[in-house]
Amino acid sequence: MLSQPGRTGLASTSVPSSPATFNARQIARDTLTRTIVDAARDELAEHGAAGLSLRAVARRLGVVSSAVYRYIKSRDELLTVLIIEAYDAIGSTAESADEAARSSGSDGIDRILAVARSVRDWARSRPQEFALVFGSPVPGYRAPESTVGPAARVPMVLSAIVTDELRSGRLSPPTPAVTTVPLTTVEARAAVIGEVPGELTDLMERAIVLWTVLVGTITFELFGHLDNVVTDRSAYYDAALRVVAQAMGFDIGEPRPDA
Amino acid sequence: MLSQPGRTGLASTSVPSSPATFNARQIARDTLTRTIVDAARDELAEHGAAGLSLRAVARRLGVVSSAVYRYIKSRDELLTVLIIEAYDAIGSTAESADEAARSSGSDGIDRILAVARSVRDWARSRPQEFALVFGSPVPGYRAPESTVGPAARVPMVLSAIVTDELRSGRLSPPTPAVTTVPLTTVEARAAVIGEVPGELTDLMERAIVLWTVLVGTITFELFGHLDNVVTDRSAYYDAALRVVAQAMGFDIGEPRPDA
DNA sequence: TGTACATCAGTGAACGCGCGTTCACTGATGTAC
DNA sequence: TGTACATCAGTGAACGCGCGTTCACTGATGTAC
Repeated sequence: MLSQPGRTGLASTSVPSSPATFNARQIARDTLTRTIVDAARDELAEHGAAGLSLRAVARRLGVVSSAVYRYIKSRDELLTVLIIEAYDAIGSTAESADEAARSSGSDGIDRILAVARSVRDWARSRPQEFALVFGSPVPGYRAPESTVGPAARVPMVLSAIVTDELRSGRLSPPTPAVTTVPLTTVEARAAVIGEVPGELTDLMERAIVLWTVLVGTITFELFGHLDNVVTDRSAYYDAALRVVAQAMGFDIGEPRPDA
Repeated sequence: MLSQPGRTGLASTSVPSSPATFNARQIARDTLTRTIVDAARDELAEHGAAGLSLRAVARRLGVVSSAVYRYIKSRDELLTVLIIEAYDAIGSTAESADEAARSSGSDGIDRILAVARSVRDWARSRPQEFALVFGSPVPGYRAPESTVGPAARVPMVLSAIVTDELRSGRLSPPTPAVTTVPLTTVEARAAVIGEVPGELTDLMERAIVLWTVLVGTITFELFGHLDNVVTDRSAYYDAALRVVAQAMGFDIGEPRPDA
């Protein structure tokens, strides 16, 4: 169900003319397509998703506006590429953070905090890209199926952490349960633990709350909803995640005394 | 610090020419300003915040585009009015829901669910208005100070519920605490309980998580991030709020057996 | 009660700007012989 | 190794559209006498 991480499908746009031959024009094509997408990302960073225009991208590259149509079918296609690449960038950031945490012996709450902090850091360094995927949908744009896989990468990392904790018997949510019937799709539960989806009831819903708080808190911070309310955003972010982790049955330890 | 709920400041734009006299032109002005704002809200509902244009509003009213400038200084002013009115609409919905819940004898989790459901219902009926205030900031637009008060209305309702539970001694968050130092502004804490801000440490942070989950879950639902994941959105929404309420020390009771 | 006048709502044209997309073209460049 | 040709990258003009905002105007309407 979930597509592979990594490549964005950019290259697959072009038809390989003769597979074994090496092809200078094709290489130029691919390189320039990349250049255009990178320029578009810069435009996005400066003017936001709603203000992204093909003409501005062309201008930035010192090229006439119609020239970019050699490489990009339409504005919508460009948006799709940017969305997929943003999801993939967030996803691989989170995956690396978790790997680093695991290989330094962390588990449980420490893995969660490592992943969550890496996503927040990414979001703060690229707020418009974060807003592109988690903010208001771009009007008139409908995300295609191909965004589903990349969008699932961070949730999958969180799932893996939950699964590992479950397997080592360290996880049992507080009682009473918030739900006794599953409120999620069988596909979603299967993606977490294929064999025993029944066991996830209640914990699965709590895990989605974790994901919601991770994204929601970053969104609140970036969009100004914590202004005049929260002083130390890094410490608050950790605290917010601890609240939900605790509610999932994680041992959250004692809070750091300093921010 | 927080301004009064209610009036939006629309009328205050106009200078009362002679206070005691009644003034037909002024009445016409106010009425037509309202008509324009209402038409703008309809435009917003159809095309989203980024697509909101004064010319489209004028067209909708069958009037030449320059005519609306008699009533509205600029597109930004119109946006500000719409934002304030959206916050106020959400706020008064939540306040009414809480009043109704209280007067039917509810407390604790039932009040929280009543308020939260009312906000979700509002958001589902007016998704673009919800996105206007909780989605990506409109590019090039900076929200003025006057939005702060209306934006705080729902959080204030939630605060009141927390305060009431605290006063009756029913609330003590799980241990360990997620923070031992306050991560919020003194103003924010004072707005919740003026006299004993120290006592709020840990609970205050958990309360902001409640607000984040309330808004974040609605946002996820409206923006499509629950597609292919959550089946029963109403039941999941309740469950998500129960997770955080439980983490605040509320007695959440048993989950409803049916969705 | 009637009339003159000041106010001001709405018009229409314009300015200067931006957008996505198409299309016939020219000239460089890679490829096949 | 040299040349002819097909490919195709990038140009420039254009189409048709939309936007926010300004400004001189005209004619209706409320007000003051």
